[in-house]
Amino acid sequence: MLQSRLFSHTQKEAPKDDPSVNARLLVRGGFVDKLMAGVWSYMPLGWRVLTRINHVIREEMEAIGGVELHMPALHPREIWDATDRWKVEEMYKLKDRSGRDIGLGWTHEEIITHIALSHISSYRDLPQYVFQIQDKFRDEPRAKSGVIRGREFSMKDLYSFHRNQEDLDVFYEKAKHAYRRIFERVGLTAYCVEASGGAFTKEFSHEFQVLSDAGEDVIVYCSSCDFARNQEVATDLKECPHCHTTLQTSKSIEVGNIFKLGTKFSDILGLAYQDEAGEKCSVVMGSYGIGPGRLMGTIVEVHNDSRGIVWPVEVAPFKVHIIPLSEKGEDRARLLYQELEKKGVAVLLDDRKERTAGERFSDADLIGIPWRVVVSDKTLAEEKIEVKKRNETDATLMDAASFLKLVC
RNA sequence: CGGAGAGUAGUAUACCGGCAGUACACCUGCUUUGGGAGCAGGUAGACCGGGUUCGAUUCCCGGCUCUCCGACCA
Repeated sequence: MLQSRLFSHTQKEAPKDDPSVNARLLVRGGFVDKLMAGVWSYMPLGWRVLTRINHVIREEMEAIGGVELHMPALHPREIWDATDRWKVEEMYKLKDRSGRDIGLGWTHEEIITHIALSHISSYRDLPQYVFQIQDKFRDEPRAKSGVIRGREFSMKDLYSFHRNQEDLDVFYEKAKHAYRRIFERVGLTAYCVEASGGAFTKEFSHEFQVLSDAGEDVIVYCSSCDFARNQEVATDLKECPHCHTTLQTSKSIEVGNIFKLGTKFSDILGLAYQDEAGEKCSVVMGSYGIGPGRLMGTIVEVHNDSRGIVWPVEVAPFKVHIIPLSEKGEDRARLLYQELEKKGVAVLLDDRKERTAGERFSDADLIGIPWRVVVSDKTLAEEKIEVKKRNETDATLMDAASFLKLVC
């Protein structure tokens, strides 16, 4: 893509109305734009990142059998009355022109269970795993920390339907591993943390937490094994119950959570199936969430330096950023740009007119694309291009063919 | 929802009870071209409502918005 087509501009100064690291860098780089507290637009650059994150999530959900669907955000009151959750304060409530009560979706257990009523009736229909990536609306008392805690935010929610608890338990472990892979692929070290199971179960649920001062949670975790627990449910726990190492404490960002719903929703809403013997049984459910927008904010919180964002390759908006520094350089840069596009490499060409080298470099550092290629009279004199990785300080001169081999 | 702070141009800021200034960005021209370059010219601004006052962006009151701390957070 041509940088002149990006729509957004970079900013030298961060707006003072949001001091979090992710907001400062994402706004300055032109990735996002704040409309009101907790409500963000994703500009072309930011949307590309979100799309890449969603791609990783889709792959991993599909790898464990998940099938994507899409549910509405506009919900009739009746469906929430059934579970007595219309009273939940986080739900945005409005009336349509006929005076009917409408809620904006802040989660979809009720909706998916309602849908399942007409599609699941036999043991032959089970198990099922469906997910969506969709915007949720929550009337948070206080939005904060840039894109990390919003009032409208994207969420991947997967719901699983099972014959019995054992089947849920097996899938739950699979989902846990899929989550681990997702966070690893997007460049995050996430602890799988034991947390309150809430009203639905006596068991722990699991949250995926990334250590960061920008987080709102506090976890205790073990530095020698993978034990971790939310401080809310870790009262007086001083040493690891597995290996007796002294536990560490840290603030952290909750980037995902999974929990076993059991038969709570199916019992209330009457979701049952008949088994081989014709016996009616409650469907056992699980629910699995990840916030892709929050993930993006968390990646920025973790991967940045004094110059800007340092995107992990898997979620970077582009893989290569080409910067020409002269007219001749621009001609050569365009050729390289075309070669890379032809090979399917996501590439951004700084085609902006009359920019100084310093300005281009600063913007490149801010935007944080993994590979930076400079084409100038200096490099052309040696028939080379200059290649530098965003997370390294030294640049290398090489010929274009070697670079193509490196990134394709 | 409790407590605190802040609202001046696209962004960051200054001053002031009496013509609102600067930097960056943006536009024009010239120069410059390996780390936000220079010169000249230009476009663009006081959150809303009320009060005090000859006069309010400035002082007072109310509202709205944003941020922070707390509460909340399937």
